[in-house]
Amino acid sequence: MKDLLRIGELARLGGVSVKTVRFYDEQGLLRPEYVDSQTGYRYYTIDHTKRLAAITNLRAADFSISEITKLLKDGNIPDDFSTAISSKKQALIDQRQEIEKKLKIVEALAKSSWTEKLFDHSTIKLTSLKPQIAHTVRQNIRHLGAPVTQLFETAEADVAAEGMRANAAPFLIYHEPPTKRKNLNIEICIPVTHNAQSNLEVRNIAGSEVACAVAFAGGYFQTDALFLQLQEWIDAAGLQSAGPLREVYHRFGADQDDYRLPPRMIARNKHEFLTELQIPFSLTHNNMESN
Amino acid sequence: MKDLLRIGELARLGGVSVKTVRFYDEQGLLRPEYVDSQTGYRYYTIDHTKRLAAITNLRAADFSISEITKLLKDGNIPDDFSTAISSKKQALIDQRQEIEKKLKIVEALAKSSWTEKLFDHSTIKLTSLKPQIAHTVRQNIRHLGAPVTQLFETAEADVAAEGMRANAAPFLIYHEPPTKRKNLNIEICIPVTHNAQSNLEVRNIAGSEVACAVAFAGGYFQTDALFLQLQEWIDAAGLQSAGPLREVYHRFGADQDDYRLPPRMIARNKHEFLTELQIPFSLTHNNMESN
DNA sequence: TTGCTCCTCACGTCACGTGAGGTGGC
DNA sequence: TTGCTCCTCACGTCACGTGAGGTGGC
Repeated sequence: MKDLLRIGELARLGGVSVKTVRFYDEQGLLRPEYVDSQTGYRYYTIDHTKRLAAITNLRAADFSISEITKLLKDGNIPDDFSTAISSKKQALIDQRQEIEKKLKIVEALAKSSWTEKLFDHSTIKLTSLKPQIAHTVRQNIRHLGAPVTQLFETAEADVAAEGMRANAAPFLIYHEPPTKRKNLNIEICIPVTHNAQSNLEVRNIAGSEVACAVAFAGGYFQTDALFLQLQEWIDAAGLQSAGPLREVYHRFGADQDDYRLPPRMIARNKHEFLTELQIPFSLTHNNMESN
Repeated sequence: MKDLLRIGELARLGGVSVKTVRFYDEQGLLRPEYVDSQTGYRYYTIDHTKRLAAITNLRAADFSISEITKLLKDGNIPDDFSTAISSKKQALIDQRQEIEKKLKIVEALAKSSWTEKLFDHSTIKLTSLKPQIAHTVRQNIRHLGAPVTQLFETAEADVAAEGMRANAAPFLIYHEPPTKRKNLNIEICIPVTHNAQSNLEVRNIAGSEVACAVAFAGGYFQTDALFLQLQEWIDAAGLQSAGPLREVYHRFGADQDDYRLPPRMIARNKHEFLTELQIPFSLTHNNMESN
């Protein structure tokens, strides 16, 4: 006696919907034993429940349909199964990390006394910075102003000479709190495109999460107060600041045309300056995570 | 002097792509200050960076476009903002829970000595059971077999009389390990549709994660060995069993026609029996999670 | 003038769910 | 015969990314 199951019975045994079983057929993952050419009805054997279970197990472990198709192709365990498993595990750990990042941000948003800064007419922005390559010069300077300008002038000229200017804003890293204003250790950074041939001194700047004071217009006299506010906000939001402060110059006074800067970076006067402040923060905090 | 930004500049300042800014325009979230009717070029003010920052902050906290549209509608903080925040936080915690479930399953799959059971011709299936309502009768019985059949007969008849039979397989809960086979405390369960009017004794059976031995055909003499294997697998996979074993009767011998069972549940002989074994397991284990 | 920016379609993503409209099977 | 099951389209999901093919701006 042949004991074939109809699609609804198979679906019920497998704990999935009929639509899902049809979809797996369409994808070639789970072909019926027999299809009635008159009615189009799909018929399955009881052994199909095992194949379906293999599929749902892999789906429950977050494998995609195309991954499962590859894994189940020749009916036995492929050599790279354990590779697939461990990279899937890593992908899930990464996803969890992403969610924990979002949770941190939700919690930061929840601090209602600061909500308007993040939300209403937001002046504070949380974002992830990608790692980038930059030509940097680190130095002790007596005070802000002219010495910084001087360093940038030289550095821009050097980068321009090599034709390596990346299409991104230059910035300044304060390796000591800028509120000191005197005897500072700073690093000026000009993003560059990668070029192995060049002798220009270049370093990798790691990516990170940062809290930013969104670009403000006008002179630099405002930065101290803004940095303080930003730091205050970070503390109140329950985040841990991690790493030196940065000042990003989206639009600034450039003295010479031959830096070949894109025009949008060039301010003709102080009122056109456009500056952003950033403080890196970390997502890992007090409680340890395993794995 | 009007200082309008083009879309690319705004995008760069906001740390998003040009496509994203266009998308937010299309969604009505971030309308340009001015659109050139000749060229279609969008122009923005610097203040648009703040609105954009508000949007990216909310996106970073996993709010959807439509949620953000509502939250930002009237330009100030809506009353239900903190409600929105806390339900979003809960949603993220739930998502994390889902991912941790998947991680557990990946780790179970990784136990290669057992892989073929989950994967190759899978006889073991991991799945989530939804909570359900069932008419149940719990009793001490001397031994399996006739007393169980008797209880089911009565219960099926009672459920049929009330017209409450749900379209799902009946099952047996072993409140003690079935391997004892004598003096057992069991509960028979007939899934029912909800009906507040009826006097039929009914209870909620909580949902849970279960490991299943996929439906096997034939007599019940096989169950002991299968339960042992399943339990052994659960241990090897590093899962914690949690809760009493279950035996689900997808197809079984029903003596009377007036139970009004769907025909697919009825076996005409022992070889048509179709039975599934389930052991609940828990996802929370040794290491504690905060929140 | 060249190259960069900007424009508007149109389509793809992922694993199904949700109908619509119709037929088969007991 | 009724009601349940099954069938095949066709479309929606979510927040964009990826071209194609063409034009504007310095």
